[in-house]
Amino acid sequence: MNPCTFFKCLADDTRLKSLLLIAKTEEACVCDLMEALQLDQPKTSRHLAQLRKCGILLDERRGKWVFYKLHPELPQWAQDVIINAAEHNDDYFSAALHQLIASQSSSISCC
Amino acid sequence: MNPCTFFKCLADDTRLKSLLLIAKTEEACVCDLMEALQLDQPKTSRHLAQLRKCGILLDERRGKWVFYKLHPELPQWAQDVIINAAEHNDDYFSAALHQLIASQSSSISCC
DNA sequence: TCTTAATATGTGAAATTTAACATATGTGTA
DNA sequence: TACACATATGTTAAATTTCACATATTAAGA
Repeated sequence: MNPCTFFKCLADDTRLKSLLLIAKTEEACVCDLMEALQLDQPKTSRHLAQLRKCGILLDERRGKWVFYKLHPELPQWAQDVIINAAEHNDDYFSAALHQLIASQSSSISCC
Repeated sequence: MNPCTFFKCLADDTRLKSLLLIAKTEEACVCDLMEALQLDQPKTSRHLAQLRKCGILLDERRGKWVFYKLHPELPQWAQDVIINAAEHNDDYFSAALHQLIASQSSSISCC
């Protein structure tokens, strides 16, 4: 994992927020991330694809839905960067996090 | 320190290597960084200026030279990200680091 | 098999970032 | 004051990234 490539992946609001949300909740599906971040579907999907292609996220299809989680083989130092950022930037994404948690625990959620 | 702004600053080879070199050596002057990274002067200076304007680096003029170090008021989580990256990416910048250390300890160095 | 829902991707325009060259500023010294 | 050296910045073109819309793919269910 080239560190510059890694940081480029974090250097975008959509990708960074998605990543921090996933780090906090273990995993999330595309539809819940769209809802939490108020983004359209292609945009959400494309940024997640970039994180997947770089080896930062791992995807898993379950029926119609695709769930993303941190890639278990992501180098530890990179995982530490993500966890560290997630632990110390509540202001940046706590609104989206609460929305995501609400969606995930709701029976009327998409998945 | 907005985390996305912070990661954007790390998402460029010149800035990231400069930052990791400075993190490893406490401080460095512009001329030694130019030499270590084999970059021209305006490019080096402009990227350092960006890191300074974002609050990541602090500059200090000493005579003709300007030295850069990590900004002491940079949030701890951000310092941890930089230190963590510097500790686990030898392949990425060890050649430049050795060159920098050689310049800094040489009497024929620019400063 | 047809339809619908969820997700992914092709593509060109818009926005942003980086580079390259010239020039300006600040400092020490003759 | 004049000059040389180190560093900073103005400016425009090139490169890269992001967006937006259309369309493709995959899976579940009628």
